[in-house]
Amino acid sequence: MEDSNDALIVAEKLGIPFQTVDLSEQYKARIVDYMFEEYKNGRTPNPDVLCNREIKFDVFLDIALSLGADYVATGHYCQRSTSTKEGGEIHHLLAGADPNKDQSYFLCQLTQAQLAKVLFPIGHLQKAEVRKIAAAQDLVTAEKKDSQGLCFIGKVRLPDFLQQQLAPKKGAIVEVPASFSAYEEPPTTFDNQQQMLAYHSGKIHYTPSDGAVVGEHQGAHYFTKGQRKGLGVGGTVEPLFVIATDVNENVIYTGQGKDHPGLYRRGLMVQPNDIHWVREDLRMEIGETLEVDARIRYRQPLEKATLYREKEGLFVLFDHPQSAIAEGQFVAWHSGEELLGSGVIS
RNA sequence: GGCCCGUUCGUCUAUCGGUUAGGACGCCAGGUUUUCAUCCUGGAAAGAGGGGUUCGAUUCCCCUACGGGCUA
Repeated sequence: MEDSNDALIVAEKLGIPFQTVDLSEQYKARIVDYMFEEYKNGRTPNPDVLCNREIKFDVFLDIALSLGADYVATGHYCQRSTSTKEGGEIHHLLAGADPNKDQSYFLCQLTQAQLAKVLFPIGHLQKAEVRKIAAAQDLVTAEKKDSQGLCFIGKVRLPDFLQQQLAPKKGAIVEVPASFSAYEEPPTTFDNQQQMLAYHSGKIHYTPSDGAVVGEHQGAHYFTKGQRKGLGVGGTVEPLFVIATDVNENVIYTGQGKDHPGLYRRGLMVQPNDIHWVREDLRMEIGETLEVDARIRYRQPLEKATLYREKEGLFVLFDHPQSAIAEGQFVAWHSGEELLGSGVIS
């Protein structure tokens, strides 16, 4: 409400017609329900990526176009460019000019059709410059704090939010020692590529006997890989991090220290139906490989990786092991500044 | 039943008469962050109980309670 009011004031100041639409129903159906479903299954959804794909650049975009708009402009820190290839237009989704605020990751699920109707008027600016311009224009939002948390919802305490639909369920917290046998050095040679990819992207299936019970939790579905806070287990030399959750057995597996081997994997896989190409013209055929830069979380530095398109899906193999690759999050791959595609980590 | 050892923040521990009783993990708050996380800064938080000795006891002595090691 307050945000809407600020928008109204700014629009009036700039002489722009102002109008609001209530999309809370669609948001609930497409985003909130998806969140609960994913958490219930022990996965870690990314609602804001979906919000852009499903709400801002779908439902909202359609409404704007139907009202006669030519484009939808947003304040995302990213850039669009257009080139022609074989007579057709190709839209490129590029990182924002401010490396510290680049938000292309959140738009990694957009399509060519959506990009064709979108403008990012501040993507070429630094955040500080945008604030300066806003102040010079005397806009009420010039000093307004950056928005954070879930879009349209804001900061929430996840466990509290999830308890609306996911009941607490006490279970064991198990600490797996770094010396666990499954962490031994990887084989240096593989019989074939399939075996190599399966090894690096495979998940370790833990059982409580792989470690020691060190505490009790209120529900494995409230936790995600890499998480440190909320376990309530003290007395260790180094902090405990979640290395896996098992929502069927309701067990949380943890390891001590941020360097615990259970936290790291070199590879991951995207199901065939979840492979998304912003650059449809670069779609890979089965058997092909591609060198890219990729990330698995917002604001992470890009890491060198290789894509392998196999019939089981798309494998992403990083040059260096990545910490806390969480199922349900999105992996986005780039070529330099351009975001080429993305997919849900399976 | 006798002999010896141990008992400090929620947890694991440091401090061998004078300390604001220190740290780590956990917890809480703030910061960073349009996801979940991570990360950074700060804060609250302790001497089992009772007697002594001493100018002064967490620290020395005694008793009680609770945990551990040898002895027919």
